[in-house]
This record gives sequence, C-alpha cells and structure tokens, in this order.
Amino acid sequence: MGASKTEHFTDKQNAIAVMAKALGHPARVAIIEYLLKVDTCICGDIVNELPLAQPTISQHLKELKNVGLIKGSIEGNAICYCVDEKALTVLQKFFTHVTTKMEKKKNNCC
Amino acid sequence: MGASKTEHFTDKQNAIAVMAKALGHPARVAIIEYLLKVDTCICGDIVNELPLAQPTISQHLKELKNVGLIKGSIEGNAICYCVDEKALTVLQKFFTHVTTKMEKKKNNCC
DNA sequence: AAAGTCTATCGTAATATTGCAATATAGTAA
DNA sequence: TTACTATATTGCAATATTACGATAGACTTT
Repeated sequence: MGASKTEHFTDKQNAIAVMAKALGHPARVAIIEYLLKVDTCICGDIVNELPLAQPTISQHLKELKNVGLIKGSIEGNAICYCVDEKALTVLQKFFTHVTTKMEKKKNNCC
Repeated sequence: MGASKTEHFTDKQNAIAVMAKALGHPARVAIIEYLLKVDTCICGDIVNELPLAQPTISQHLKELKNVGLIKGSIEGNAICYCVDEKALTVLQKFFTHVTTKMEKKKNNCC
C-alpha cells in the first residue's frame, strides 16, 4: 500500500491529520513562522530566507495552500502569501482540548 | 531525494515538524483521542477500536512513541500506552503562540 | 511444559514525499 | 516587442510511508 485509509476515520480526525501533516516538515513550519514574523509576505522573501531552491519552496507553499493553512493573492508581479487564521485556529483548539483533557485525567494511569 | 533537509532548520522547527508529522495520519490522531477518552489504555483495545490490522497499529504506536507523543509501560501481558503531556504541551504552546501572533497582525496584509 | 494471549518485527508491495534542474507562465519595464 | 522578474509546473531520482500477512517473542494460564 502506501495510501492512508482515510475513509475509516472521522472528518475531524482527517482534517487534523491533513493539517498536521502539512506542518510535518521543518521548511513548512519555517514558512508559517516567517509569514507571522514579517509584515509583508511576498514569496520572493521566503526563497531568500530558506535554504531551499525556488521550485522546492513553491512546492511547499502549494501544499500549505492546498490544506488551507495559508492563502495567496496576486500582488502585481509577486504573490502575497499569508497564514489563514481559521485553519490554524482549528489546530490550536484541538491541542488546547487535548491538553485540557490530559490535565483532568492526570496520573490516572502509567 | 526524499529526505528532508533538517540540518538547515532550527531545533525547534524540527521538533514541531517531527511531532506534527507523527499526527499527520488520521489513525494516529484517533489513537491520541482514544487514549484520552478511556481510562485504561491497553494496546489491545486500540486494535479493536480502529479499522486497521494489528501490525499496522503497532507500527503507528511505535511512531508516536518514537517522537515522544505517547509512552508505554509493560502491564503484565499487555502494554499500557499513555499520551505524554510534555510533548503535546509543546504543540499546544506552539499553536497558541501562532494564533496569538495572528491576532496581533490582524488585517495587516492580504 | 503446552496452549493461549498480546504485542513487535520482518518482508514486501503500493504509493507518497522531497528536492531540484529545466522549463513554462505571467506580469512588469524598457 | 523585447528583456526582465517572479512564481509555477514538469520530469525525474532518491527516499519515506502505509499496510498487512507471516512470524517471532514474551508473558499467562492450564
């Protein structure tokens, strides 16, 4: 095989997994962090910032865009990429929920 | 290629990426959720709970364990797996930090 | 000890990911 | 129009992931 059996899991589980997977690469974590750091967010900046070739970065940006973690709009010649609040908020809520649940059952086992 | 160039990124970026990657599969999200839901956490339960074969689940558990998201201790015949608070808290803090940063620069661009 | 239960590992097939050179596309400027 | 700049796509090689049958290892019970 090699393909995940997504049909057996809930929509929420798949949604979390898809977004987590997109962040499962340091370059894509770095892209998100960079987009949050700078005020403007042109792709060219990212190419200069990261130690990867332009096609590789373009590919990473595409993946982040595909799962909705960033959005891009054409800005003249360049393209303006920004983080998408909604998607990242979903992840934030998931992990906050997880840590909250953990505290409730603290030292319950193991 | 096929291997990530982890050496070019910060330790923190790599740490987040490794953990996010581990959660980048719905079965592993389901495993974490299940471990939080039940009080006891024996692997056998998970095999019955998820629509995957036992070797596949064992493999997923191994990956979660490798990145520190869960920990397991031998409990007689079975093995008791539990979520690891520290690792999940790192992720929770990262995403809370991200969403906090997002709100500060709201509507700054795009 | 023998049989049963639970989990891990091996081996393998199918598929996905990563990275980049080369090239294409689209807009800007001369 | 021609050249320039910015980003995307294609094509390919190397590697990683996913899944599971078969089997092994470890502990329990009889």
